[in-house]
Amino acid sequence: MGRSPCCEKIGLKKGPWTPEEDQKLLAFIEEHGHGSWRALPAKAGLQRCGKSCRLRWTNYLRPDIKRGKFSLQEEQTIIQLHALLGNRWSAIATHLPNRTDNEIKNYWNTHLKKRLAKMGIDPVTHKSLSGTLTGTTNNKSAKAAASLSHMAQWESARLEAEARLARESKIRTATPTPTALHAQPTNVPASAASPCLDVLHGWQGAKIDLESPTSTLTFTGSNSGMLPTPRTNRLEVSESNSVMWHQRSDELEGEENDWQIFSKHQVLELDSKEREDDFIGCEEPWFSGMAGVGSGFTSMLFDVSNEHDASECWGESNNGHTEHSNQASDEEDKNYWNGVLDMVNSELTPQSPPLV
DNA sequence: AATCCGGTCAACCGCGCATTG
DNA sequence: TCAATGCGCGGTTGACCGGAT
Repeated sequence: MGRSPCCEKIGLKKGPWTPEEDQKLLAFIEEHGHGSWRALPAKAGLQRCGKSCRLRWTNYLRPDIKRGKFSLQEEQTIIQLHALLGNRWSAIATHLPNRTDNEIKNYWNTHLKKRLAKMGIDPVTHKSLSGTLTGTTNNKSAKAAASLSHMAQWESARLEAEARLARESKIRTATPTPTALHAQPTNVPASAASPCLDVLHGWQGAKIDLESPTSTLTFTGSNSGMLPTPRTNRLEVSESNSVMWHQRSDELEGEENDWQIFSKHQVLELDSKEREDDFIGCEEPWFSGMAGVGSGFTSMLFDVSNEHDASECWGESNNGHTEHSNQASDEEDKNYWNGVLDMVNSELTPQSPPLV
């Protein structure tokens, strides 16, 4: 089936937007909302296709867009989330408030990717090209990697839930209900709010049965009906405000098949103050910038995967890649993430401005 | 001063998914 | 059930800019 063009291309303008066009688009959306993108250009008096209008709005004109240099914590978040999610820029963007997926993608391709490659880290796999950081011969590190893999699956499932909630919110927007208090209208970018918080609030009131092939989300609440039988891994949000990650024992060799129970506060990064305290004590400028680092899943990542204080790990001397690689292989409880961050840190000197 | 070259980023393109009729 | 439609995502392009030669 041939795909019909998104709009009649003949006579439509392409290329850079003029200030006049921007003004027209901005004025129209402010007054009417975007509604149907396809119909918008005609209504707004623009000789553009709807797709072009949508892109211009979401990537440039949207009032909540944060422009300018990426902060250190934003960079860290991008690196970590990219390692988990790959090139899922929109998913990554939900963890970086007011940044667009396009901006993040560009920044990754022009800055971070090259920087990681320069440091000897494969920007695709996020593993050291020499393999020393991955600790593949290190059982504990392998377990950490396995945990991360499962958490990535969880994140994928969560993103599916976000998408579903966003769709549901379209319906609920007309008749808001208490359980949809945090559902975002579709014309509000997901990045405009705290995504994890909103999503989990939404989850509390809605039974969501995700059909992820590897992970499922279930909700034990008054609204939950038939719960699916867990096939592999499972995340459960209970009425007692606990989030339980159920990991299959056969996928994590040697681990007990038990529930890892995180308080909802952990998951919702409401414990960020504690992390800030961890970093505030560090005098290294780079680390002080890490106060409050991470967002949403990234935050949980640190809480769960780090077996000791992250600042202790990151605050160690940085004398180059080799030493860090050796450290990573020598210390059993240093996981891959600390290794990556360590190496990033080693690229920085107190004299040089942090990154870029 | 002119040209070259690499970096940056806004914008486009094509595809996939969800929805609709 | 299936084709048509709309939207969003990720990859890519190309214009622009600043520094180097």
